[in-house]
Amino acid sequence: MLSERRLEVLRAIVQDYVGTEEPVGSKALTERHQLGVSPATVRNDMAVLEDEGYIAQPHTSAGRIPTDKGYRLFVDKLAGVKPLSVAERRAIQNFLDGAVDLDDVVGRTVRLLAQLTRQVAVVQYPSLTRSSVRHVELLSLAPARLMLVLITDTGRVEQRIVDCVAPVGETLLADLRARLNSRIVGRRFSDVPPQVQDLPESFEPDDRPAVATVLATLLETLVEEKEERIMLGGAANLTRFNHDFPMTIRPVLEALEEQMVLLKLLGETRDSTMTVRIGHENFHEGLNSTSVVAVGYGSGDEAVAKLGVVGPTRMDYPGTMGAVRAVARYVGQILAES
Amino acid sequence: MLSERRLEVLRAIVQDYVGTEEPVGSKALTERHQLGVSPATVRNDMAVLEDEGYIAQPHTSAGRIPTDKGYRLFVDKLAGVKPLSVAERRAIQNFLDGAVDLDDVVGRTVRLLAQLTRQVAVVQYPSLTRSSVRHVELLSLAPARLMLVLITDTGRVEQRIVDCVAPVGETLLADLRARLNSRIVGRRFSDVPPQVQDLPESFEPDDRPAVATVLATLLETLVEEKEERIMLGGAANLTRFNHDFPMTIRPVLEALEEQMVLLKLLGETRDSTMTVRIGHENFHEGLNSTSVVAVGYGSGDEAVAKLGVVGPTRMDYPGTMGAVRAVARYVGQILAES
DNA sequence: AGCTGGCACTCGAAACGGCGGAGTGCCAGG
DNA sequence: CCTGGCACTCCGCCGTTTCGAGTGCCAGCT
Repeated sequence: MLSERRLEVLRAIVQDYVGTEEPVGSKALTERHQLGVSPATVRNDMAVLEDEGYIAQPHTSAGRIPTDKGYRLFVDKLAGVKPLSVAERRAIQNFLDGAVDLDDVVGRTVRLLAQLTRQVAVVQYPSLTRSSVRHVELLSLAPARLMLVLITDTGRVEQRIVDCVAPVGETLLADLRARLNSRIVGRRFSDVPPQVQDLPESFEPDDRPAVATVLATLLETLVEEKEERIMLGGAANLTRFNHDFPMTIRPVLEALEEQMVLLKLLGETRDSTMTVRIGHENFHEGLNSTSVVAVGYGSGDEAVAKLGVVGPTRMDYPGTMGAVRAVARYVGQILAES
Repeated sequence: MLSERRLEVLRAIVQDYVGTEEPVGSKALTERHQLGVSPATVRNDMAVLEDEGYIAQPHTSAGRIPTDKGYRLFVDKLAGVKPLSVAERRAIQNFLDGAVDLDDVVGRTVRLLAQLTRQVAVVQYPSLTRSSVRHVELLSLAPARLMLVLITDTGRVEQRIVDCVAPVGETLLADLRARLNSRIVGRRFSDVPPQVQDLPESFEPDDRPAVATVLATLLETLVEEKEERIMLGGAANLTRFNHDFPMTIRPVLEALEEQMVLLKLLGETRDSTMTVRIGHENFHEGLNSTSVVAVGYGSGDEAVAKLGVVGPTRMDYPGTMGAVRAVARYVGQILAES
């Protein structure tokens, strides 16, 4: 176990390094923090911290920088979540309140997060699988071609073209629409399949193929995994880490363009607690010198999706965590209202 | 007027510079192209080209690089549009054919363009103002709260929440829905306002406020300019211009994040001819060393939106133009089918 | 007139080397 | 267990040198 002072030294190192972006030495530390001990003592502490793997030196006779393990300890034990100022909270609210639809909410959120944290923001659309059905609409485009529109309680709208083998009459259409809605409106997506399983049988034999086709498309839409959509913003912030990053920025940009990677980044956990993944804890090459702060958000208690930011491991964790958490809360509120 | 050979020299300079990304000198030119003259002659030609402003040297006693004016001449007079190979065309078709809805089409297009040109791709969603109405749907969410869903012939779906002062009955809702649709389905957006202007008057006085509210929201949705949505991809390609770009990449990324800038980038022209904007021809700081190749696309003869790529002025214009044009054609086809 | 070879000149890029200073590890003494 | 002192290391900075690609110009050739 590390002594109280050694922890204090680690905290000071992290703070200074985050601020200056330069390796921090023993002398500078004692000058900028009231540790109450001499540089020499700090040096000894540093040696211990280095042995334990919390800090490292880029090369002999340079200052120390925190390792991933060091940041981990800092986040877990040494730092809290820094609450936002009143002004910031107000700004968030103002900024989000003007949203007209779901796309707009997500778009504003992503810009907001990027500005607030000065990092790359990632916002996942409310997941279909955890939403429930608000309404299903069936439209006739052509005699044998329908459009299926699915509206979720989070305001998300999905549409699909349905091609039937035979023309579908208006009466059948209206009938199907009514019965579908009465069965599944308000249901969670996962509950829909059993509800509609026997639906074709309640129709005339002639109509059953069409009904079955529509149902198939509907179920397909519900489970479609690729529809875990994600919006991303603030990529320009990557360039703020100019001096050593130009090499690093490339793989990061590439990674961020892949939906799958982004989804993994936000985390598989279903709960809405905040997760911080630091450096190599992200199992993706090129993201090894970045950290991810993510949290779930939702209209109720439960998370319907996640949002977060991606930045260098050398980031202001308390501030970032505060911003991410605050934004998630407000977005949840907005969704609950609509 | 420049002699034939001088033009040939300019073409050679552009081609070499695009290939090597390094200033090209007289000796290298004669070695890599059969100009039939000696380096000394080429030097004289270069001096003339420089006087005329087509090329410049970064510093005394270095090779020459084309200026914006030089690229302009190259694009206008010296280079054609390079058609894609059969394999490439096939790849495009395969890639786009799997799209399930409009979002998917646009998403695939943007990835495709980025891969094909190895640059940043920009695709505008089919514009609302040039689309026509396929269907309008009205749903009741709460007694006095409706959802308005607007579906366009290009597959785009817009939804809005409508808050009425008084509850709206199911009968009224069905009535309004039917009358609305019968009046505006198939109409172009610009034709809608006159069609619905007198609609409230045909309802009972009690119902008119609700009808008016719905209409107001509808019209608002139609004209909403901000709804010129845009998707962007391939930002990682920016990093390919490493050696001198790290400073330049920042403002470009920033510019690309602003919808307004992107829209201007694609061009205000309403027609579907291809436009190439080179360097300073883009009136936006930070995009002064980038070029934009854009073209309209649409399901019919007329363009419903634009797409294009953004890259360094030093780009392979013939190849890029070929790719952009080909992709636009295929996207047009896909839209026409759905 | 137009092309060519020759030549002196320019100037950036890369290689070299010396210096300064921040930082370290270690040790002896409080 | 802390502290001041001390010798050592090594990165980063800076001035210098060298190297070579490229230029402009000129005199001569066709």
